[in-house]
Amino acid sequence: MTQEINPPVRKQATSYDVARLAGVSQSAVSRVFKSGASASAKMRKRVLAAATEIGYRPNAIARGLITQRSNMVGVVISRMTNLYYPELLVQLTQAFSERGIRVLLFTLEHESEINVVLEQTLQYQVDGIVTAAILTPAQIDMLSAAGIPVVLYNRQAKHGQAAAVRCDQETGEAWLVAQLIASDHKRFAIISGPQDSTVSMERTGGALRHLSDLGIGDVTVVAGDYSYESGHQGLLEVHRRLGALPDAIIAANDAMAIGCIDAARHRLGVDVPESLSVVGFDGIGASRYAAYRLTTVQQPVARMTQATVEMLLQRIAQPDFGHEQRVFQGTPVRGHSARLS
Amino acid sequence: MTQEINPPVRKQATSYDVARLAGVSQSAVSRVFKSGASASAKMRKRVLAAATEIGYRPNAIARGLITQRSNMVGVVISRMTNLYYPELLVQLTQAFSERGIRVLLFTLEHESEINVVLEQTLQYQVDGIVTAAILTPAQIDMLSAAGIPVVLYNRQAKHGQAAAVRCDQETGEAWLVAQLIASDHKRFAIISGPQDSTVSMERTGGALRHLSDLGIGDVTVVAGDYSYESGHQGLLEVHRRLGALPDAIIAANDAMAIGCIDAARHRLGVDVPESLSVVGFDGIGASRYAAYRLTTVQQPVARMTQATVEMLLQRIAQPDFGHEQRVFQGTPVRGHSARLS
DNA sequence: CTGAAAGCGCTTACAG
DNA sequence: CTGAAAGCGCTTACAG
Repeated sequence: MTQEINPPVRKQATSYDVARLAGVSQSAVSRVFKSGASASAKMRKRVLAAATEIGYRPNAIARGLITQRSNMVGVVISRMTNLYYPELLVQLTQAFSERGIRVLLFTLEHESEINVVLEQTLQYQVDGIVTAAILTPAQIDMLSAAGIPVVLYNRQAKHGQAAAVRCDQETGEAWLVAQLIASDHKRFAIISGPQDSTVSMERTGGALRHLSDLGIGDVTVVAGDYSYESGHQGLLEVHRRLGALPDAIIAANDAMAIGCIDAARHRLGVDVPESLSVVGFDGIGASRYAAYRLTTVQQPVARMTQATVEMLLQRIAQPDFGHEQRVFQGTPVRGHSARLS
Repeated sequence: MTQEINPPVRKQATSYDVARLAGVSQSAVSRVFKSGASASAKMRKRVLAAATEIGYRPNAIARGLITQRSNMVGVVISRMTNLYYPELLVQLTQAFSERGIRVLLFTLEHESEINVVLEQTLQYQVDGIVTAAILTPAQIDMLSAAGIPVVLYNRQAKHGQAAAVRCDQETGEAWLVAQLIASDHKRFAIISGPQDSTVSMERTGGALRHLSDLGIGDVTVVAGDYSYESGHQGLLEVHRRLGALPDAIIAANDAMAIGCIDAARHRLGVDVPESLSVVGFDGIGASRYAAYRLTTVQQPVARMTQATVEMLLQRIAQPDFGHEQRVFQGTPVRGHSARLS
């Protein structure tokens, strides 16, 4: 056996090459590779044979240029979001893929970097955009002027000026608060997410509002950043500030709730849920670990991504579709991290 | 204030529109928007003013068609991989983005679906491919024939026929095994990953080989699927088969190791690490949770993604660069889930 | 430095 | 059903 030598870099075959080999016109080749087009069986056969022979693959970029439809959508997501919802990106991509749409991915270290990214998506002629980052009214106007439909994922545009799919964070928190109050919890602390997270604001704000509605106005709030470590630190901070632990901690996400539980058990030697209740939000994988069994609200990620894809495709087909908001309710998970009666 | 009405969908401005407005030729506009091109300051100023006025954005798709360089790379990743290494995709995308390259994302439910996906990447004229899924020799030949460089991430091509970046799974396992044996562990069981995972094969095979080298030939192996649940089930299965627990469990990844620990503690009432040692592999976030503090080997994901990006860009610039293999050593993490002396 | 022109690889009216 | 031709929005020799 001799060592195989790599063939030299070949140029990709074009429809002209196929046409020449098959002895037909280039337009005929184009038609054979277009789904609903008219071509006789004989023609089709000859063209396909020639195409296979020289390994022809239609150039999607050239097609996009002439049809004014790239069949690509831009997906904008922050590092954090992929970290805590890794299913989101995969499910979005799968769902688009099943409909012949490719995903051009843009990741953000911080949501505020989105301006540059938006320009880039437009240069690449995406047919639409899904963003799991907040858009300013100016940015929404810009996309609207460019005629690019957008769907916000778990974000809200001012005055509902953009289509959005989201989870009802506030109702989720209301459920958590109601459970805790019904089970006789009196003193509460909250560990919030990052300052620039609208989701955290909705959750924290919702929890505070519902606590207040139920007669509890004095709530300690410490700032976290969604990470396990910040949940851990957050509990210690609450402990320092109060000189004692409250009855319940409401963390703005599961990762911080888990950090809290570990800090209570392994740092302060406090039993969860006997002496301290901890609740989270999200329903991430680790929330189901036997060590935690978190009391939380699970986001219906699968349904939300499905809705996102549908809404975006609808708007690509029909740009004046309007700014529908689809709000999903999370699933309450009773769990074992809170002392519920 | 009157209700603002969305402007009608406008067509994007082209370089011809800018040229007309600025009173220059279309080629001049093109040159102004190309980095190293010659244009007088006066021309540049006039063109940029006109461009700004009508909101001109160069069409990257058209540019790609003429330059034969799309500035897009295909990234192929399985659901599992993004689930356990969510940083990978984000870091890859960031690193490419810093170099002006966009990522066209393709996700796989199972690695075997890759054939279709490869065709799609080629239709979209990607300049190169990063794949965290195994490629057959035929697939590698196909890409090579198409002149598309590829870098395998944590996968190996037969006979090193493709450039690859990977973590030395075997040496990592050797360290884990050596630690356990040195600390007097005698009876071992292994929980493997999915059958089709080459990474799992390398880890499990490596562990078995090193155990055997150190005189331990009788090792129970049960099959998992990388999930927490399968680690949990795996331990119970080992317990059933042996009628008792071994001294140590070697899990093919951290998620399963964590499942094991929880099964031991919360299901069998067995102390980890006092009565049972459990080791994993990966160094995922949860491996550092205070409840687990896993003994594991951490993959240097950041360095690996950096290397992947560099290698791919090198091969895009110089297609005959050769099939370099870059093998990184994981970082041993002593942790507290194994009884080490 | 600047402009006219060709061409990247397709799709799609328009005739025949 | 089929082919010749125009054109999508760019880049880039080639003259001037």
